[in-house]
Amino acid sequence: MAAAEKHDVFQAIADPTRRQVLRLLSEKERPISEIAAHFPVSRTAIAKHLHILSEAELVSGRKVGREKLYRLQPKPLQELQEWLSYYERFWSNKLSILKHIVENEK
Amino acid sequence: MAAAEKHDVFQAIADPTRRQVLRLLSEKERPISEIAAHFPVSRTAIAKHLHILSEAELVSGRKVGREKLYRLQPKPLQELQEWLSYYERFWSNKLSILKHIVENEK
DNA sequence: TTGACATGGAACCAAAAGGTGTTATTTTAT
DNA sequence: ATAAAATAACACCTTTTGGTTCCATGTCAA
Repeated sequence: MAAAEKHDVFQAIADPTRRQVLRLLSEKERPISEIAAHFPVSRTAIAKHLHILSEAELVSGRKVGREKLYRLQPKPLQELQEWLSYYERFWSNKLSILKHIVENEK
Repeated sequence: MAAAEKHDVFQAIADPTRRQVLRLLSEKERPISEIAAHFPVSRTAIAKHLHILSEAELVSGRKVGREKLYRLQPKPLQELQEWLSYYERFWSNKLSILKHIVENEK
């Protein structure tokens, strides 16, 4: 699995399991086993997903005793929002949609 | 390459080349060769990217003569925005951030 | 009608993704 | 001191990704 280059936010959220992991961590900090219990796959598989999320800096983990508690780190999602904001003009405002059509047809 | 299941928006935007293709198409309709000219990869590679974007319904193509013109189809990006809107509470409002911290610590 | 242009599609390839199971390592509780 | 719990770290496997090259098909223009 270990990627040559670090994963970014776009890659991190591409996988449905990882999106669900983010949801779980948005509620509260959780250890890896507790997360894995929500999925039909092995704990090892979830550990790898957490590693990818961690590379994208979407989660951080702190060790407490023998557990490692993972926590959501939402900042990188703002990058996604910025990327998306460019495209908002295509639906958020009827006038800008019309403008775009006129641009294309001329 | 043809995937077993259709690609969704999240997978479609995971690749930087595909994101750049979307940008190009956001300016105007373009034929495949014109798109490919912007990238260091082959036209065939771009054709595959367009196929994936097409599965995610982020682009549509219409044939005009011997050309096929691709156009941005922004609707699926709204699904992404909805997904993202859930996480906005983690940064958009200082009060809700504090609330979240308090929730976690109690 | 015969090239030249534009796209489509098959066959192939290396590497990455996503998964498994097994074996350490660390830490807590008895 | 030792067993159980939680996680880390391998080694391995299969499918998907992202790319290539080569060949086929359709279309326009001379």
